Amino acid sequence: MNLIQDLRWRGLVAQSTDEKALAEAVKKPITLYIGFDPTAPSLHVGNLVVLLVLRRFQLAGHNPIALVGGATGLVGDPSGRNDERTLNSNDVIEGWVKGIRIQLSAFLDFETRVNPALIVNNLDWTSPLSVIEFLRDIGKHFSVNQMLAKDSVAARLESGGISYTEFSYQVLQSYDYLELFRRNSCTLQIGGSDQWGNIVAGLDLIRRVESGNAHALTVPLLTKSDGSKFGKTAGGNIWLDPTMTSPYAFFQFWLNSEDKDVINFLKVFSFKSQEQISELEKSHAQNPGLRQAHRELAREVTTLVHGADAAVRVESAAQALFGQGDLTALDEPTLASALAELPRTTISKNQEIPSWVDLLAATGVVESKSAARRVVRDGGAYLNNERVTSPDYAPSKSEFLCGKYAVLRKGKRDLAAVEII
RNA sequence: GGCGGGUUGCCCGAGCGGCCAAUGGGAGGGGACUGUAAAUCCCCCGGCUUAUGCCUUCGAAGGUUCAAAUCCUUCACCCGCCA
Repeated sequence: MNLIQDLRWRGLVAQSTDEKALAEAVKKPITLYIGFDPTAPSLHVGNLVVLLVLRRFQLAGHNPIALVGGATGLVGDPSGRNDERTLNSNDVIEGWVKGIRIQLSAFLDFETRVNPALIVNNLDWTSPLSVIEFLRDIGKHFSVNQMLAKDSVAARLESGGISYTEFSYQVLQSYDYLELFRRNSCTLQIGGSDQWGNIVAGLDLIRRVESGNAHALTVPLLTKSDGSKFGKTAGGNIWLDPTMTSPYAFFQFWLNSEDKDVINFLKVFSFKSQEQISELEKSHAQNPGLRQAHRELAREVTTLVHGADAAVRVESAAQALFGQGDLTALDEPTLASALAELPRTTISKNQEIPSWVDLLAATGVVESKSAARRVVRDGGAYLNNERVTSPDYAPSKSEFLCGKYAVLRKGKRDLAAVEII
């Protein structure tokens, strides 16, 4: 089975230019790229879909380039949005570029002799360009008629309108592709399916300027079985940055996948073989309650993103704290290391112990004390797995495990820790 | 530049002087049932030292009024048509 077939099996192919030609081309090592615009301080699980495709290509012997959009991020991609982006300052974008660069590098191999990965920033070739050069050398090859016809632009003309800035985005992205075609003989660009228009515009440019032939491949927008957006939860996005989404929360995110999604997620996010995945599918069908597939998924993705140590830590933390009615049975080291993974708050030894409501609010698990009170009133409040019923309830010192820890729980699975120091 | 329409809570969207912290839907939270799943049903959903209490919200700033999301003025932004 070749790479393209495997991608297809994993549901990772939305559109491509001439698939036969592409399948033929990837028989030999090619150079390909994917762009990531800095739209936030960190990448999120949505970006992971495409990023892992890049990794799959590298594992198959191809030369991957990850492009950070230091330039395009300043302009803003209209694709998939129905309103204009607010521009961020150069400093902010620059900071994001740095962070994202580091994140990207964790998924690629730079050491290998044969096909080392490359990270580039499109600001490097865009910023030296003068306006006149841009308009004459690049702009001349674009027809406004065609630009207007792109989905991303057409949709915006329908809804909120579009600025000249964002309208120009496709030209910049096309130029990136041309530049990488020239510099690195890059002949394949991959992106999310909303990137099709931008990528194809690049192919046109390459054909016009260099009479070159290159390929495009897009990956479907990942949705959950109910059609809702993947990767969004109550707390917002699931980020790869451990300070923005803790490894514990990250692991839980995958573990809590819906049954209907889990096999699909394994195909998209894991590097397990088809045989391994169909084994898991079988075991899941036999005993869904065991959630074998969920566990494997959570383990693998957490390991990939946060490392093996973190993955083991957060899984055993969950094991120690979950379900087990009796937390007092845990020994101190186990308890301490499990709690270390949770959102937490500390109180001082001499201080009077605040109420459950105040403690929970202090951990940041709820947005306000009112919200915490509501949880108590609705019966979703727990201290060390015992339900808290009074809104004014304040734990006593004797209730602290090992004399210093308390586990707060909101609802079924939202845990937080309190430590006396 | 002219004329017209718009800006409401996380999102969509009602309200058009008092009964408005503001209808409804979605998202979200809690409970029951379960498997840290889904579906279903019930409850909640601005904040505060929980209060027939106070505070802050309906683009921004002023004004009219006993009383304004609702009326007036100015400003900002968005949309449409015309130039």
